[in-house]
Amino acid sequence: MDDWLKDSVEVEASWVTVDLAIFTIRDDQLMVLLIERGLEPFLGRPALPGGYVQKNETLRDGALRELREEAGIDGGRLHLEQLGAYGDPQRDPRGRVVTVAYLALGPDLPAPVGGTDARRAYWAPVSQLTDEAEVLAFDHLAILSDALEEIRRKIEYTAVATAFCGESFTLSELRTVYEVIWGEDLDPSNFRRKALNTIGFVQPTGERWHPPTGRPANLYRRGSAWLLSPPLLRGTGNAA
Amino acid sequence: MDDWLKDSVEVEASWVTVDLAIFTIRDDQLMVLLIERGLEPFLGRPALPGGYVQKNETLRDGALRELREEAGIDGGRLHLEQLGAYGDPQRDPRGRVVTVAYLALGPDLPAPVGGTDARRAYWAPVSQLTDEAEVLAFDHLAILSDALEEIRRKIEYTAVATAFCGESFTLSELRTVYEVIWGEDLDPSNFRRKALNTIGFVQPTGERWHPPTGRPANLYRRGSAWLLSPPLLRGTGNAA
DNA sequence: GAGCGTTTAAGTCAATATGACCTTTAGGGG
DNA sequence: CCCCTAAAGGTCATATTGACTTAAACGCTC
Repeated sequence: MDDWLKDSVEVEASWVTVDLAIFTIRDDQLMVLLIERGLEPFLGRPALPGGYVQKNETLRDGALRELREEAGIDGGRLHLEQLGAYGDPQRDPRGRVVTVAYLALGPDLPAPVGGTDARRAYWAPVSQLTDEAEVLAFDHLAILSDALEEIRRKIEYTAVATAFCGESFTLSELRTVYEVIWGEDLDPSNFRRKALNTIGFVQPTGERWHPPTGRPANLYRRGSAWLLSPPLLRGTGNAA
Repeated sequence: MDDWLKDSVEVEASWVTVDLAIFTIRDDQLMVLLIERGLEPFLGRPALPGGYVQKNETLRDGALRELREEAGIDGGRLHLEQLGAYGDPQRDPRGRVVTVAYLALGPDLPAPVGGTDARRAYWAPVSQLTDEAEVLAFDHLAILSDALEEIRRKIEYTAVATAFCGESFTLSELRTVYEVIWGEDLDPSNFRRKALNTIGFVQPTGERWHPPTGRPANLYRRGSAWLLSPPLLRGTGNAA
């Protein structure tokens, strides 16, 4: 960490953090996990959980650690993928902090608890955030928007929607995931046909689940395919 | 940059770089721009162009600057998007260096010239790299693989393929982009039908281009739509 | 300027997928 | 047993696809 800097006086070291956009579905609503900041800057303001990447961990490991420390969630059960890096020089008043945002999706998760530098952690319905433009700390609203867009697009052509369900699930459950995320109703019958015709998307477990009332539903688990072909295209623009 | 570190001795500052995976199509081949490193580590080895993010620039600005400095390319003419962050602690022998990879796509670009810490810059056919596993510096082969996958997927449902064409182009040109990137032939007639039926994908300029021999072709420019609906699904799995 | 090769443009058609419905099945509870 | 409910499984007109064929518009050559 020495000679390669000589001709480049404008370079300086940065702090690298990870931030997590953790989503789940609760009461037919898409929820994101927020913390109330317990430290300056933005003390008391809502923010995405996150923290500094440590010396000898990968970015992903850092994300998993923060998941555990700040949200009390075991990362093994949920889907975690990188969203991108956010490095505007003005994004953090303390100086140059580049954050790597991660997207985490899981089935109805336990009520979170606060962590080290979070006063408390809670699930916030996504619909309100974007409408009311609640003042999230840093550029976390932008990260959240990007995360949402990514999810909406990605459930079309990958099996990532299954990450919101438990180990096994009914097709109605899976359909509800799509409905909640896209904010539109889908025809149950047509959804079933598409889901079952998309090879490797879901796999019957052989077991059934008995709803409070009505005919029992077959249970499925995620199939072997990650990329869906054909994809489940949303709404009107699905003429392909 | 002070108090927030106290309880976290494992944190250290990092260097942040940007690396560029710049693609173009030349002679019906997908090419990526590589440099021969002029500095240690990996001196003399091929690598993606890139460099340190400077004090007061955004990540994107850093990418644009490196594009200019290392490859002699004006970023205004090409498509630039972030691919993701790579931060394995072992990825750089000098220490903790987190790099943010950018994907750049452009029409047949001028022969590049070497820059500051690049001995020379050249276009390398992508097909050879992956086959022969030429020893790229750092984790640049992984970045390149991710970039390729991203392109192959993204031309399905966005208009990004037009970034490989000039301001105006024929449908044959556009089809060739898909053929080169996917490595499979497409039916010209069906491709035309799909491209023209996908609203906002391409827009006729009214002008025509006269090939060396054969019927003149209509010229098109990019339409207003970025997301394609319906998408142009590749190959066999397009039953949606 | 008729014929030829070549490339773009446009049309045909059977097979398939889609979207909007409707019907049947399998429970639970009164 | 009958009714209510949710899942599962049709039906059918319409739209899209993939594989092919046909027509149009050039430059060239003779």
